[in-house]
Amino acid sequence: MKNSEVNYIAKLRNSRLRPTKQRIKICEVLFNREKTFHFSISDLIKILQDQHNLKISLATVYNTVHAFQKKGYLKEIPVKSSESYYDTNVSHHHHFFDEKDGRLIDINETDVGPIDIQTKIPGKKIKSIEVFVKLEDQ
Amino acid sequence: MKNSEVNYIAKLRNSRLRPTKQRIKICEVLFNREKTFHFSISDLIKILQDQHNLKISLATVYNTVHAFQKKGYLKEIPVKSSESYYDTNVSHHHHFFDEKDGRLIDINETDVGPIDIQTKIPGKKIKSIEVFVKLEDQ
DNA sequence: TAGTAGTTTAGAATAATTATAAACTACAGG
DNA sequence: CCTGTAGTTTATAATTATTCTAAACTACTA
Repeated sequence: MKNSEVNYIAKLRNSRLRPTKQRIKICEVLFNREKTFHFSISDLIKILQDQHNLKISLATVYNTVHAFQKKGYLKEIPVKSSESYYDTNVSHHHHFFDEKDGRLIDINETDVGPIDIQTKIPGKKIKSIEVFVKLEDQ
Repeated sequence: MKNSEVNYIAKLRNSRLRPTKQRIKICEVLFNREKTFHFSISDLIKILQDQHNLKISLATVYNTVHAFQKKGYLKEIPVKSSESYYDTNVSHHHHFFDEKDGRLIDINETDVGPIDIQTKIPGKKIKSIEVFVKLEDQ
């Protein structure tokens, strides 16, 4: 068993999912990467089917991605598009969004200065701050 | 003709829409307010039907809202929910999002300090920066 | 190794949004 | 003020993302 596979099984177990063939393949596609990966469910299914020759059902992919999201192994990105986008980079970070071609680019948290919010909402505190930067051609 | 109606007709004309009965009603619901208004298409249709006794089709509401959005009289908010949310406050501003009850609250631009983004993308410049602040109970 | 609890699957159900085409209407030009 | 036409409304169908379902299958505990 490859080292990476042990890691995938750990991720699955932590997410309360049994390591099945389909789920391990999903992990390979998502987590066996140098760079972070932005994807929609349909992107993921296409890769699984075309590049990995895996016959997999919609429900399996949705269930697995949602379990990873709940556990924090994937992050949902609030872009307004017809479908949801997810990011394998779950560190606290921000996004560029190039509206022209719908491309998403991560911005490291360290590349964004401190953000000062002066408005206060009674009984509530800030859980997280996300910056969403829209780009246009120079 | 009321003063406000003249204003609505101007908005409609600017959006390349003819001022029809249905569209003027939509304007009344959206723009005759003291405070800004966050809504989904289904919120809007419900108000038109229940509070204004207007029989109106889905397509008309979608078309009109999208034309206003394109022209900048409405702003789409990138929250991840099953449906799109729009804001009648089109000034550059930010949002609190209370995940517990799905409530959106505007943050004035003046209540957010300057934001420093150090990452550069070749050939692109920043079009806008939106800050999205998630809230939790204190 | 067998039982069971969790999983996969195809397909159906749901829900938001977009497309369609026929009936209707605002309005420019006479 | 008419009238023709280009734009609009409408009900309905189509599309698309997502969730649900229930039967067949499988990982894993004991």
